[in-house]
Amino acid sequence: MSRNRIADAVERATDPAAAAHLAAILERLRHDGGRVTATRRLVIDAMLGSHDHHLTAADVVEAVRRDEPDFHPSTVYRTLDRLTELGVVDRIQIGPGPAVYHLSHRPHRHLVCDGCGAVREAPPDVLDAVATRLATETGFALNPGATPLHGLCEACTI
Amino acid sequence: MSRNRIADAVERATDPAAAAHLAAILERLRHDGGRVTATRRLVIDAMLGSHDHHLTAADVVEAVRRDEPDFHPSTVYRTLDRLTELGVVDRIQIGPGPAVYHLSHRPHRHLVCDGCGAVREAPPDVLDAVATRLATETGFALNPGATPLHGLCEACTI
DNA sequence: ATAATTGCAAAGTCTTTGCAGTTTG
DNA sequence: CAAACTGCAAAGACTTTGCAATTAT
Repeated sequence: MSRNRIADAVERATDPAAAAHLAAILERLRHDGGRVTATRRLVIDAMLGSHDHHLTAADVVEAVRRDEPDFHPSTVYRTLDRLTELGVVDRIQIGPGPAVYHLSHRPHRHLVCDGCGAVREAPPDVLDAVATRLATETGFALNPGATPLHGLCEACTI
Repeated sequence: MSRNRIADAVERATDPAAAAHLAAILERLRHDGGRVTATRRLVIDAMLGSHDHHLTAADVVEAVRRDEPDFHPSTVYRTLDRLTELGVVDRIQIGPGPAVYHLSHRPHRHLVCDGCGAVREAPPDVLDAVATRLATETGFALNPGATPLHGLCEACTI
């Protein structure tokens, strides 16, 4: 894998804020004994640069392959697992079919349209009252970030 | 498939309330142009009789095979799809791994423990306020029944 | 009779795993 | 250098599909 091509790719696709974020994630990874490889930079970069930040493993593979044609699905799963363990990526299962991954830096909830499959974001506090009620009434500790909200988006309701 | 053995099995496993419920489901199925087969009775009966009413397809296969050893996984998927279309069964994806199915007669919400995998029931109204807020603020029509709530049960929080 | 359902086998989708070679710290 | 990571191939888990034989209405 050519170093220059990777470096170029990361340069090209990364705006300043995202670059700072990428640096923070890599630091966390290194601190945990992980290695910072060109491939991992590309994976994180794909997630930082994606339009909606909610990508399937296949989406990531496709994005990374634009720069690194030999990039393999098994690597994406291993990398995303690692990043999920570190807490910098969240994995959610929005239904049958592939899981979606997103960076966890900006807290938000997920609205999943079961009509068209779209995933939108909701304010981070929508489930706060529910969490409180469940905790007191049933002892269940709700994890709002792991709870995608299912329903129909405005377009699919009509 | 022996008629007598099936009839016996249904008799044996079905209490009066469940029997009434089974009858209602079968009537709905017939009304929709479906056929009432011994196999389908056993599938519904397995769901009526299960301890927590939250079964994976494999659970149903296992239960039905006690009475009908030739029962096939493909049949369970086709049957559960049909019943889900009819609205008498709900399918929820609680994470990676198999979907769980349950009869939809008694409305309730699901608490999924991401620690031990247990699925508990919650009061049907826990998400009502969230639904109202999302509808007015974002136009998103929440479907509470399709929204399993993730977190940790009391035992796994300790 | 005829349309629906079933068993079976095969394939499809998504994900994980084992291993040998390569790269990072 | 040692430990971590990668590509690759193979397998694993869950679900769907095509088809000929059977069954319900």
